[in-house]
Amino acid sequence: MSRTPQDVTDAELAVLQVLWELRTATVRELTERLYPEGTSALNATVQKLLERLEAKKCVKRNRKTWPHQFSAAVAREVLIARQLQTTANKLCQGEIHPLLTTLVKARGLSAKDRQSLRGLLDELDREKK
Amino acid sequence: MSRTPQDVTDAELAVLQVLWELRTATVRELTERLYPEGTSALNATVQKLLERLEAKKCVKRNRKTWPHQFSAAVAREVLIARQLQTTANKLCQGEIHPLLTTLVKARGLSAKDRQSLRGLLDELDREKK
DNA sequence: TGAGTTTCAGACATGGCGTCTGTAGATTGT
DNA sequence: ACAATCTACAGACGCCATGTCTGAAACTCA
Repeated sequence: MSRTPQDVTDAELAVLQVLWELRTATVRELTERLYPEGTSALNATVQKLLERLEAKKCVKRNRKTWPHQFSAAVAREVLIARQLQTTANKLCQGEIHPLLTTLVKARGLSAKDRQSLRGLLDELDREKK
Repeated sequence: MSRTPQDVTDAELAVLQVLWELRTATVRELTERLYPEGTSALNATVQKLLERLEAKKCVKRNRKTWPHQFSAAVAREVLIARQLQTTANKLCQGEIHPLLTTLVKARGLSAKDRQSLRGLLDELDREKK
Protein backbone atom coordinates (compact mmCIF):
# COMPACT_ATOMS: atom_id res chain seq x y z
CA MET A 1 0.00 0.00 0.00
CA SER A 2 2.12 2.86 -1.28
CA ARG A 3 1.34 6.37 -0.25
CA THR A 4 -0.17 8.62 -2.90
CA PRO A 5 1.19 12.16 -2.96
CA GLN A 6 -1.33 14.99 -2.87
CA ASP A 7 -1.87 16.89 -6.08
CA VAL A 8 -1.69 20.23 -4.26
CA THR A 9 -0.26 20.35 -0.76
CA ASP A 10 -1.30 22.70 2.02
CA ALA A 11 1.57 25.12 1.60
CA GLU A 12 1.10 25.14 -2.14
CA LEU A 13 -2.59 25.79 -1.71
CA ALA A 14 -1.85 28.76 0.51
CA VAL A 15 0.19 30.24 -2.34
CA LEU A 16 -2.62 29.62 -4.80
CA GLN A 17 -5.14 31.30 -2.52
CA VAL A 18 -3.13 34.50 -2.62
CA LEU A 19 -2.71 34.28 -6.37
CA TRP A 20 -6.45 33.85 -6.83
CA GLU A 21 -6.93 37.02 -4.85
CA LEU A 22 -4.20 39.16 -6.38
CA ARG A 23 -4.43 37.75 -9.91
CA THR A 24 -0.68 38.22 -10.27
CA ALA A 25 2.24 38.67 -7.90
CA THR A 26 5.99 38.37 -7.43
CA VAL A 27 7.76 36.04 -5.07
CA ARG A 28 8.42 38.88 -2.69
CA GLU A 29 4.79 39.94 -2.62
CA LEU A 30 3.67 36.40 -1.96
CA THR A 31 6.20 35.89 0.80
CA GLU A 32 5.21 39.09 2.58
CA ARG A 33 1.59 38.06 2.40
CA LEU A 34 2.11 34.47 3.53
CA TYR A 35 4.75 35.03 6.20
CA PRO A 36 4.35 38.59 7.49
CA GLU A 37 6.84 37.99 10.30
CA GLY A 38 9.12 35.72 8.36
CA THR A 39 12.79 35.94 7.55
CA SER A 40 14.09 36.43 4.03
CA ALA A 41 14.94 32.73 3.81
CA LEU A 42 11.25 32.18 3.22
CA ASN A 43 11.55 33.77 -0.18
CA ALA A 44 13.29 30.63 -1.31
CA THR A 45 10.57 28.55 0.27
CA VAL A 46 7.88 30.34 -1.67
CA GLN A 47 10.01 30.12 -4.77
CA LYS A 48 10.22 26.38 -4.36
CA LEU A 49 6.50 26.07 -3.85
CA LEU A 50 5.91 28.09 -7.00
CA GLU A 51 8.36 25.92 -8.88
CA ARG A 52 6.46 22.81 -7.85
CA LEU A 53 3.13 24.40 -8.66
CA GLU A 54 4.46 25.33 -12.07
CA ALA A 55 5.50 21.73 -12.65
CA LYS A 56 1.97 20.69 -11.78
CA LYS A 57 0.64 23.27 -14.23
CA CYS A 58 -1.20 25.07 -11.47
CA VAL A 59 0.77 28.29 -11.86
CA LYS A 60 1.97 30.31 -14.83
CA ARG A 61 5.21 32.26 -14.72
CA ASN A 62 6.00 35.27 -16.86
CA ARG A 63 9.75 35.22 -17.38
CA LYS A 64 9.75 38.34 -19.53
CA THR A 65 9.37 40.61 -16.54
CA TRP A 66 11.84 41.22 -13.76
CA PRO A 67 11.16 40.00 -11.21
CA HIS A 68 9.02 37.23 -12.64
CA GLN A 69 5.27 37.59 -12.38
CA PHE A 70 3.26 34.60 -11.22
CA SER A 71 -0.41 33.86 -11.69
CA ALA A 72 -2.74 30.94 -11.09
CA ALA A 73 -3.21 28.55 -13.99
CA VAL A 74 -6.13 26.66 -12.50
CA ALA A 75 -9.37 28.05 -11.16
CA ARG A 76 -10.49 27.24 -7.67
CA GLU A 77 -13.45 25.39 -9.18
CA VAL A 78 -11.13 23.03 -11.00
CA LEU A 79 -9.36 22.09 -7.81
CA ILE A 80 -12.69 21.59 -6.11
CA ALA A 81 -13.84 19.28 -8.87
CA ARG A 82 -10.58 17.37 -8.76
CA GLN A 83 -10.76 16.96 -5.03
CA LEU A 84 -14.36 15.79 -5.16
CA GLN A 85 -13.48 13.21 -7.77
CA THR A 86 -10.65 11.96 -5.58
CA THR A 87 -13.05 11.58 -2.70
CA ALA A 88 -15.52 9.76 -4.91
CA ASN A 89 -12.81 7.39 -6.11
CA LYS A 90 -11.70 6.56 -2.61
CA LEU A 91 -15.10 6.20 -1.00
CA CYS A 92 -17.71 5.57 -3.70
CA GLN A 93 -15.93 3.72 -6.50
CA GLY A 94 -15.92 6.92 -8.50
CA GLU A 95 -19.64 7.60 -8.24
CA ILE A 96 -20.46 11.21 -7.49
CA HIS A 97 -24.10 10.75 -6.71
CA PRO A 98 -23.44 9.58 -3.13
CA LEU A 99 -21.50 12.76 -2.56
CA LEU A 100 -24.47 14.80 -3.65
CA THR A 101 -26.94 13.09 -1.38
CA THR A 102 -24.51 13.41 1.52
CA LEU A 103 -24.15 17.12 0.90
CA VAL A 104 -27.85 17.71 0.50
CA LYS A 105 -28.62 15.86 3.70
CA ALA A 106 -25.95 17.77 5.59
CA ARG A 107 -26.99 20.67 7.72
CA GLY A 108 -26.44 24.15 6.43
CA LEU A 109 -28.54 24.15 3.28
CA SER A 110 -30.85 27.14 3.33
CA ALA A 111 -34.09 27.49 1.42
CA LYS A 112 -32.29 29.80 -0.94
CA ASP A 113 -29.60 27.20 -1.49
CA ARG A 114 -32.22 24.63 -2.33
CA GLN A 115 -33.87 27.02 -4.74
CA SER A 116 -30.65 27.74 -6.61
CA LEU A 117 -29.93 24.04 -6.81
CA ARG A 118 -33.28 23.45 -8.43
CA GLY A 119 -32.44 26.12 -10.91
CA LEU A 120 -29.25 24.32 -11.81
CA LEU A 121 -31.07 21.05 -12.22
CA ASP A 122 -33.69 22.64 -14.47
CA GLU A 123 -30.91 24.03 -16.61
CA LEU A 124 -29.37 20.61 -16.99
CA ASP A 125 -32.75 19.14 -17.92
CA ARG A 126 -33.17 21.69 -20.67
CA GLU A 127 -29.63 21.11 -21.95
CA LYS A 128 -29.60 17.37 -22.08
CA LYS A 129 -33.31 16.90 -22.52
CA MET B 1 3.06 25.57 7.41
CA SER B 2 3.00 22.30 9.31
CA ARG B 3 1.69 19.20 7.64
CA THR B 4 -1.75 18.07 8.73
CA PRO B 5 -2.12 14.31 9.23
CA GLN B 6 -4.96 12.61 7.42
CA ASP B 7 -7.85 11.42 9.55
CA VAL B 8 -7.96 8.05 7.77
CA THR B 9 -5.01 7.00 5.64
CA ASP B 10 -5.12 4.89 2.51
CA ALA B 11 -4.08 1.64 4.14
CA GLU B 12 -6.50 2.27 6.98
CA LEU B 13 -9.29 2.94 4.54
CA ALA B 14 -8.60 -0.35 2.78
CA VAL B 15 -9.16 -2.10 6.10
CA LEU B 16 -12.37 -0.21 6.66
CA GLN B 17 -13.67 -1.11 3.22
CA VAL B 18 -13.37 -4.81 4.04
CA LEU B 19 -15.02 -4.31 7.41
CA TRP B 20 -17.93 -2.50 5.79
CA GLU B 21 -18.37 -5.50 3.55
CA LEU B 22 -17.94 -8.29 6.08
CA ARG B 23 -19.52 -6.48 9.04
CA THR B 24 -17.06 -8.24 11.34
CA ALA B 25 -13.72 -9.99 10.93
CA THR B 26 -10.54 -11.14 12.62
CA VAL B 27 -7.05 -9.90 11.89
CA ARG B 28 -6.31 -13.04 9.95
CA GLU B 29 -9.39 -12.70 7.78
CA LEU B 30 -8.58 -9.12 7.02
CA THR B 31 -4.99 -9.88 6.16
CA GLU B 32 -5.94 -12.69 3.80
CA ARG B 33 -8.38 -10.39 2.08
CA LEU B 34 -6.07 -7.42 1.81
CA TYR B 35 -2.81 -9.21 1.00
CA PRO B 36 -3.71 -12.51 -0.65
CA GLU B 37 -0.09 -13.20 -1.56
CA GLY B 38 1.40 -11.69 1.55
CA THR B 39 3.66 -13.09 4.21
CA SER B 40 2.57 -13.62 7.77
CA ALA B 41 4.41 -10.47 8.81
CA LEU B 42 1.50 -8.56 7.35
CA ASN B 43 -0.71 -9.77 10.17
CA ALA B 44 1.13 -7.37 12.39
CA THR B 45 0.71 -4.64 9.81
CA VAL B 46 -3.05 -5.07 9.76
CA GLN B 47 -3.04 -5.28 13.53
CA LYS B 48 -1.27 -1.94 13.70
CA LEU B 49 -3.70 -0.37 11.26
CA LEU B 50 -6.61 -1.65 13.34
CA GLU B 51 -4.98 -0.32 16.48
CA ARG B 52 -4.70 3.12 14.92
CA LEU B 53 -8.25 2.96 13.59
CA GLU B 54 -9.45 2.01 17.04
CA ALA B 55 -7.66 5.03 18.50
CA LYS B 56 -9.45 7.18 15.94
CA LYS B 57 -12.76 5.59 16.96
CA CYS B 58 -13.29 4.26 13.47
CA VAL B 59 -13.19 0.62 14.53
CA LYS B 60 -14.66 -1.34 17.42
CA ARG B 61 -12.88 -4.36 18.89
CA ASN B 62 -14.54 -7.19 20.77
CA ARG B 63 -11.97 -8.45 23.29
CA LYS B 64 -14.28 -11.07 24.70
CA THR B 65 -13.77 -13.39 21.76
CA TRP B 66 -10.63 -15.17 20.72
CA PRO B 67 -9.29 -14.07 18.39
CA HIS B 68 -10.68 -10.56 18.73
CA GLN B 69 -13.49 -9.56 16.40
CA PHE B 70 -13.28 -6.22 14.69
CA SER B 71 -16.04 -4.14 13.13
CA ALA B 72 -16.40 -0.67 11.68
CA ALA B 73 -17.45 2.06 14.08
CA VAL B 74 -18.15 4.69 11.43
CA ALA B 75 -20.36 4.41 8.40
CA ARG B 76 -19.00 5.14 4.96
CA GLU B 77 -21.40 8.09 4.79
CA VAL B 78 -19.78 9.66 7.82
CA LEU B 79 -16.36 9.53 6.25
CA ILE B 80 -17.77 10.99 3.07
CA ALA B 81 -19.31 13.85 4.97
CA ARG B 82 -16.11 14.45 6.90
CA GLN B 83 -14.05 14.45 3.75
CA LEU B 84 -16.40 16.85 2.03
CA GLN B 85 -16.25 19.22 4.97
CA THR B 86 -12.46 19.10 4.85
CA THR B 87 -12.54 20.01 1.19
CA ALA B 88 -14.96 22.83 1.87
CA ASN B 89 -12.73 24.16 4.63
CA LYS B 90 -9.66 24.15 2.44
CA LEU B 91 -11.19 25.53 -0.72
CA CYS B 92 -14.41 27.37 0.15
CA GLN B 93 -13.94 28.74 3.66
CA GLY B 94 -16.22 26.03 4.95
CA GLU B 95 -19.11 26.72 2.60
CA ILE B 96 -20.62 23.59 1.10
CA HIS B 97 -22.74 25.25 -1.51
CA PRO B 98 -19.86 25.66 -3.98
CA LEU B 99 -19.25 21.94 -3.73
CA LEU B 100 -22.84 21.28 -4.69
CA THR B 101 -22.77 23.46 -7.76
CA THR B 102 -19.49 21.92 -8.84
CA LEU B 103 -20.90 18.46 -8.51
CA VAL B 104 -24.11 19.26 -10.31
CA LYS B 105 -22.25 20.85 -13.18
CA ALA B 106 -19.89 17.90 -13.47
CA ARG B 107 -20.55 15.28 -16.10
CA GLY B 108 -22.08 12.02 -15.08
CA LEU B 109 -25.40 13.13 -13.66
CA SER B 110 -28.17 11.18 -15.32
CA ALA B 111 -31.80 12.23 -15.62
CA LYS B 112 -32.59 9.72 -12.95
CA ASP B 113 -29.95 11.23 -10.67
CA ARG B 114 -31.47 14.64 -11.16
CA GLN B 115 -34.89 13.29 -10.38
CA SER B 116 -33.79 11.67 -7.13
CA LEU B 117 -32.04 14.85 -6.15
CA ARG B 118 -35.24 16.81 -6.61
CA GLY B 119 -36.95 14.30 -4.39
CA LEU B 120 -34.42 14.94 -1.67
CA LEU B 121 -34.85 18.68 -1.98
CA ASP B 122 -38.62 18.39 -1.78
CA GLU B 123 -38.24 16.35 1.36
CA LEU B 124 -36.07 19.03 2.92
CA ASP B 125 -38.57 21.70 1.98
CA ARG B 126 -41.34 19.81 3.72
CA GLU B 127 -39.20 19.22 6.80
CA LYS B 128 -37.95 22.69 7.35
CA LYS B 129 -40.80 24.49 5.65
C1' DT C 1 31.77 48.15 -11.67
C1' DG C 2 29.52 47.53 -7.31
C1' DA C 3 25.30 47.07 -4.40
C1' DG C 4 21.11 44.92 -3.97
C1' DT C 5 17.99 42.11 -5.86
C1' DT C 6 16.07 37.62 -7.78
C1' DT C 7 16.59 33.00 -9.61
C1' DC C 8 17.72 28.38 -9.22
C1' DA C 9 19.85 23.92 -8.06
C1' DG C 10 20.48 21.26 -4.53
C1' DA C 11 20.56 19.78 0.23
C1' DC C 12 18.44 19.16 4.74
C1' DA C 13 15.02 18.00 8.39
C1' DT C 14 10.82 16.66 10.20
C1' DG C 15 7.35 13.55 10.54
C1' DG C 16 3.55 10.62 8.52
C1' DC C 17 2.76 6.10 7.42
C1' DG C 18 3.37 1.45 6.00
C1' DT C 19 5.95 -2.36 7.46
C1' DC C 20 8.49 -5.54 10.31
C1' DT C 21 10.59 -7.93 14.73
C1' DG C 22 10.38 -9.89 18.99
C1' DT C 23 8.07 -11.27 23.10
C1' DA C 24 4.37 -12.35 26.10
C1' DG C 25 -0.06 -14.47 26.53
C1' DA C 26 -3.96 -17.57 24.96
C1' DT C 27 -5.59 -21.96 22.91
C1' DT C 28 -5.63 -26.63 21.41
C1' DG C 29 -4.26 -31.52 20.96
C1' DT C 30 -2.22 -35.44 23.17
C1' DA D 1 1.11 -30.78 31.81
C1' DC D 2 3.72 -29.95 27.77
C1' DA D 3 4.66 -28.86 23.09
C1' DA D 4 3.05 -26.66 19.08
C1' DT D 5 0.62 -22.97 17.22
C1' DC D 6 -1.74 -18.92 17.04
C1' DT D 7 -2.75 -14.03 18.54
C1' DA D 8 -1.84 -9.57 20.85
C1' DC D 9 0.98 -5.91 21.56
C1' DA D 10 4.89 -2.84 22.15
C1' DG D 11 8.33 -0.95 19.85
C1' DA D 12 11.30 0.13 16.16
C1' DC D 13 12.66 0.76 11.27
C1' DG D 14 12.83 2.99 6.76
C1' DC D 15 10.96 5.32 2.93
C1' DC D 16 9.54 9.42 1.13
C1' DA D 17 6.43 13.61 0.92
C1' DT D 18 6.89 18.11 2.10
C1' DG D 19 8.33 22.38 4.14
C1' DT D 20 12.55 24.82 4.77
C1' DC D 21 17.13 26.52 4.04
C1' DT D 22 22.02 27.49 1.83
C1' DG D 23 24.99 29.08 -1.58
C1' DA D 24 26.12 30.58 -5.98
C1' DA D 25 24.96 32.41 -10.45
C1' DA D 26 22.23 35.89 -13.05
C1' DC D 27 20.04 40.18 -13.51
C1' DT D 28 19.01 45.41 -12.83
C1' DC D 29 20.18 49.91 -11.86
C1' DA D 30 23.06 53.55 -10.36
